[in-house]
Amino acid sequence: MLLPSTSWYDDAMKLVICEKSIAAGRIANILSNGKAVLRRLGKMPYYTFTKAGEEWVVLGLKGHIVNLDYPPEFNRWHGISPLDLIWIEPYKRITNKAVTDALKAFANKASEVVVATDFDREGELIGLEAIEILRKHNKNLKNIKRARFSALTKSEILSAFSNPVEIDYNLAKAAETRQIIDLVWGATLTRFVSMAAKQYGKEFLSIGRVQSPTLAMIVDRERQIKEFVPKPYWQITATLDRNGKFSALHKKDRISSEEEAKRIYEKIKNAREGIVKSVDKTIQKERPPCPFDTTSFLSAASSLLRMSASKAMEVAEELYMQGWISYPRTDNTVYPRSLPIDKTLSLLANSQFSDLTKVVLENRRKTPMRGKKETTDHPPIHPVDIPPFEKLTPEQKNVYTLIVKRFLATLTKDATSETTKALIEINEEPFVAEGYRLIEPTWKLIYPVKTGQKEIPELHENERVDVISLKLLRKETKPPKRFTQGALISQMEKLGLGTKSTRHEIIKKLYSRRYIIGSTPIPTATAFAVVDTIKPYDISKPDMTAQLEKDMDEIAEGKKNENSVIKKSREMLQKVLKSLENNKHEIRHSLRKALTLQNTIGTCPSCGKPLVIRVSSKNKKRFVGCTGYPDCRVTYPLPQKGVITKTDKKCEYCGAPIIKVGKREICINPNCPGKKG
DNA sequence: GCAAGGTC
Repeated sequence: MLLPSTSWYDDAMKLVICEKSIAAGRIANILSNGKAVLRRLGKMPYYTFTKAGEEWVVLGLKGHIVNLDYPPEFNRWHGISPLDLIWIEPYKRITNKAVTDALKAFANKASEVVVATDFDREGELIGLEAIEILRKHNKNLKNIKRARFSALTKSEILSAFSNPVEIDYNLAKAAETRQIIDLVWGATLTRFVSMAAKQYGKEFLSIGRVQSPTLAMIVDRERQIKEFVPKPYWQITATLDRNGKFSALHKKDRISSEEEAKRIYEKIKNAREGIVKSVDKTIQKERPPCPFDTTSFLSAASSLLRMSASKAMEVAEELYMQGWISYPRTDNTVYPRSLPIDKTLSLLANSQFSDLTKVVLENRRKTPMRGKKETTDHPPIHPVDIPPFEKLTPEQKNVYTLIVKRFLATLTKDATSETTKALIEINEEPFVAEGYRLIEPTWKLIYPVKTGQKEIPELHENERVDVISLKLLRKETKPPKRFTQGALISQMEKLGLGTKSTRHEIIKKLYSRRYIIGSTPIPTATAFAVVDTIKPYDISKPDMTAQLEKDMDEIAEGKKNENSVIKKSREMLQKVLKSLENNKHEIRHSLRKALTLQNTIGTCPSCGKPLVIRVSSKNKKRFVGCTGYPDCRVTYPLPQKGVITKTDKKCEYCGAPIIKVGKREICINPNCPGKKG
């Protein structure tokens, strides 16, 4: 391996291994008192400095270096029974060659290695992965230490490096156990359902410890919506006037009996005026939102920017890589003391956000808002620098602006508002008018919030009001709402499903399996069938993750042996799989039926049989074919990209079905007379 | 072509 022409590393040096480059930079800076120099070894950046006559190298990894996989001979899905696959031992495959090469290059120079990866299960394993690669290239490597810190602050880092500990093999084993169990369950059940449904290649179906309970949540909700029986209820509303129009609602609000509603309405319908019986005003403080952690950020991007979770995360990653926002993967909702809030505010004061920053400076709260979750590894997501706005994509602008607004809002005093509740009698029937007025908007001038409440005119007791109109309205109770992507991510967090770094990817995975469609995910027929298939088993429930967490903790504490945990898990899986195999025919039938339903996009204009989306076995391209094949040979080509959904519409020119590709509606017939001219 | 977890 070629190294720069300097000679500092010819002598023994200390090698520090970090989980990511941002940590490497910060640690190098702290250890060297700001004297560390950034260099490159091939593609890999690293930091170097001299301290007390010793040479140091601080290397940032890129997460895991190896991945668990089955040996290549087990990659064939056919011919290997999922039941046998359970007992095949996975092996570790190197997935990051650049990192491996860098470790190899430093292996022989290192007289001492300090593992300084994140202080958690995965971090311990990542550190061990690096050590195993170093050992492979330097058999004499003995001096290995672990610096354990829970925040990238000067005091934490310095104390961690002056009081190093041993690598916690149990903690790493816990992470490894999770990997094995996830792969063994995921791979075998994924292969089972895919083969049962005869869905191969790009079209495979999948099952996993996190994705399946998440999908089950979506399916359960959809079922509640479908099975929901709306109940009628009645409301009586009044439009009134007293120096301005306003509306009031009969105090009973939802009246379930039509008779009663009519009786009340009959009593008042000819009234010309009402009388104000009481006016109650309350002044309340409204707190600004808490600092952004990953979950609340994705939630806000979903509801305020209508952005998908994975898109929002992707954009945040870009902004972070450019140095404009802090690390976007965090569970922390409390700003650490060390955060230079004033400095950031003065940066923002000289930017296009000067007006908003002024609101903060004039209404600054004593201490910033803080959320319930406090961790010390990363701060909440906040702006760290001002980007050149003209160079940002519209999405980057929106996400950056959202993060700035949230940051500013968390530093601003509570807003003050007044709600008014007026009781008005119309022919002795009580009506309630509610009003809402912002007194001091403070952070509400900065951060976008939805408010449906209206102002009403000033009212006084015993005052008369004119009745403009009275209405008896028949309404119906509404089914529960679908999960938005933001709501889904929050719910996953609540149930302990996935992590801050993976939840958005799990949702993306459900889309690419065609389990869900639409920006607010709607489960497809296949999703229903797959969830029904696994419903009786633990893999469909969040409890499996909870149990796994418990086992991991016990392995980490040395109370449980990893091999016995894995063995037990495999035995459980074997029972599940045997039971599934026993029902294979029914499972195949229900999955095939669902897939056909899902793939049906209309009826054949030639023979009237259903037209379905198929994938060509020759070139793997998707097309529309008639289910009357081989008697009917009608086919249509399809665009190979974009989500296809059916519309139930027929082309007015040729009678072929109209489909939606993305958001565009087109007739599937390329020779349609409507397309000429 | 399988999972979920790190990070780019």
